[in-house]
This record gives sequence, structure tokens and C-alpha cells, in this order.
Amino acid sequence: MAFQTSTASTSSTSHTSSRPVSVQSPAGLAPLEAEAVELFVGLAQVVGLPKSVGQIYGLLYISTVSLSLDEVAERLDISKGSASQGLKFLRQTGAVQVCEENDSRCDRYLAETGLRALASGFLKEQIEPHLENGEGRLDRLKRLAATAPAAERAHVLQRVKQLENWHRRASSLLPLLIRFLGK
Amino acid sequence: MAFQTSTASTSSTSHTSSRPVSVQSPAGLAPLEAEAVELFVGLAQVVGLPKSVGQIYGLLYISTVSLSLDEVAERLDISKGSASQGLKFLRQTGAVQVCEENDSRCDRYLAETGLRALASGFLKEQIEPHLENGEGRLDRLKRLAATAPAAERAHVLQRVKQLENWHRRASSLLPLLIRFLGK
DNA sequence: GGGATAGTTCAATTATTCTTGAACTCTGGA
DNA sequence: TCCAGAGTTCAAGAATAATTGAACTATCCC
Repeated sequence: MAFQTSTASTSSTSHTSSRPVSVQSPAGLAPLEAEAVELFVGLAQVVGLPKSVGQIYGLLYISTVSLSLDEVAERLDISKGSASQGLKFLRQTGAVQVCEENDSRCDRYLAETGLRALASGFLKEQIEPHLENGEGRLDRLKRLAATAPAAERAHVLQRVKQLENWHRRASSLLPLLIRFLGK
Repeated sequence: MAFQTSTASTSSTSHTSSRPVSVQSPAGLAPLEAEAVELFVGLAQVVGLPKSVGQIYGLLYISTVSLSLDEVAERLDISKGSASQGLKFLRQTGAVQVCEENDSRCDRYLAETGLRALASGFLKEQIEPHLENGEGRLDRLKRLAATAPAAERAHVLQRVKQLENWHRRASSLLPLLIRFLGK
């Protein structure tokens, strides 16, 4: 639950040297950024996502400007590998976007901040697949239930029916949820 | 994602010997039970609960009769420790109940099968705490945002306001969800 | 009390998941 | 063509979480 202890970065070109606390660009997070990152790390854990994903999204969420992969990795003090994977995931779920109007050669990222987009991306990627494969499971269960010893059959079939009911409700809940969160 | 590979139990008193496949009482799961257990193991993973919790609930869910801690542990081939912890959790969230009308000395368990009870127990235990401590986080963030460099202040305050909005919505969603799933 | 059964706890082990970093691909100059 | 920067991949290592099993407490019955 802690959050990465901030061992300050190693190599930083030291011109002008004096930097009070709240920096605006290079490696190391300003307190505000650190707090935002921490908040999203917590959120990530709740929904079962790796910490690095929460860190990355948190940083982009609070950032005033778009950031490149390298900047993200450096500021959060995580490897390029993690940053790459995290950003890939966030792109896939629609939680970040590659910034258009780009001067530099590399991609720059911006957080998508619409709750609807975030939630629906997450639900589609993380929940829907499970609901779908649940269907197969239920079918198998139903078939097995039909062959159960007579004494138990009624009970067991009732349970399977209840599961199917749950499944139906969960399926219908998804779009409702998205609507509730939408705009 | 697999589910415990079923290494059949070691010591079983072998009278009458011939047992085709679908047994009705002692250690080892009947195919129907195994399928139910597997289904709930999957569900457990989705919501971030340990596999053993899914196994235990799955077994109790499909079971026609109440089961004791020892029976649960033996049939699932898990340790008493796991069974104890898993059952404790399930009791706390209201997903299983200690069976009244009890002949034997030990406690016997029955699955609670009302979707509303299950969902609200889960949400209360697993989600609500995070929402509450989120409040503290938001406050801290707000305070930091107020001290941000002027150039960023407006942007940052806007983001914080958005987060507060999300938080409000999530809070109001919880009771709605429970209502939707209820009865 | 003494012995047996039921259940809990928790340190050590085991399993799972995340992160790293080096090797790799791709692309755009020079 | 060759180089340099941007980004990806994935095996190995580190970090986390779950499970075991043995020691313990509590209770019931003789």
C-alpha cells in the first residue's frame, strides 16, 4: 500500500542548482504530482491493475502538458519497459491518447479524462470477456446438472437457473453502468 | 487461471472399492461440483479474491447439504488454515452462514445465495473503505493544488474538481447498484 | 482433570504477478 | 549505408500475495 519511496534520481545536469521543492519539469515529482500519482495507484489496486499503470495515469492526469514515454519513465523512476507496457494498456483501454499536433519525433501522451470513456474502456476490456466466457461455463454446468443423481437434481437445477439469472443481470448492468457514468 | 489439478486424496478407507465417477460424499469432487467450484474461482479472480475463497463458496453454493470446515478442507484438498480463513471472510461479508438446527458439535456452513446480500456484503467490505479514505486523499490534493504555481493552478484545480465529482458519483452509485441487484 | 474434537493464528514456504534491463525492431535523417 | 533515437519484447529477478502446517486456544464429554 505504500507507494514507491522517492530515491531521487542519479544523473541530473546541475545548472542553476537551487531548486526549492516544487519543480516544473525534470525528474522527480512535485508534491502535488506525487499526491495525484498516489491517489491513482490506490485506485489501480482497487480495480486490480498494476501499480505502474496507476502511476502513469496519475501523472498524465495531473500534468498540464503532454509527456513522452521517456519523460514518464524518468519522472516516475520506472523502467522504459514498464512505461511502455503501461502506456500500451492505457492506450488500449482508451485512458490515454497520443497527442496530435506534435513537434518532436516521439509520441506524446495525454490523459483521457472523461469518466464515461474511462469506465467503458475498463469494463469492455476487463469485465466483458469474463461475462462471455461465463456463458460457456454455465452451459457446461447445466449439462452436468441434468445428469446429477435424482435426489439432488432439483436443487442443483435451481442453482444453475439462479446463476443464469445472475449472469443475465450482470450483462444488463454493464450498459446501465456506462450510461450512469456517462457525461 | 487453471484451478487446482486434482491429485486424488491419499488415505481413503476402501470398502466396497468400485466407485464409477460421480461420488456423493467423501473427499474428491464430483464433476458437477468441480465445475461449480471452477466457475466461482473464476469469479473470485475477477473481483480480486483469493482462489480458495472462490473454491469454498462454489462448493457450498452447489452443495445440497451444509458442510463443516473439515469437510470443506478435505473435499477441496486445501489446508484447514485456508478453509478457516476463507470461511471467516465469507462469514464477514455475509456470503455464507452458520447453519442453525445443528446436530453435530461443529459448525456447519450454508451458502447465502441472495445476489443482493452477496453484492452488498462485498461492496461494503471491499469498496466502501476505499471510497472513504479517498476523501482524505482528495482533501490533501486540494490543499496542494491551491499552492501550485500560478501558470498551472487553474488547470490543476479543474482536475481536482473533476475528481471530487467522480467521487461523488461513485458514492451515489453504490446504493443504486445494491438496489439494482436486490431481490 | 484428561483426552478428544473444533477452530484459529501466524511464521515459513510456495505461487503468482510485476518490474527490470538488455536485446531487438523500426524509422528518419545525414 | 550507417547511426541515433523511440519504442517493444521477454526472460530473469524482485516484490506481493496466498497457502500450508504446526502450535495454540477453547470447549465438550467422560
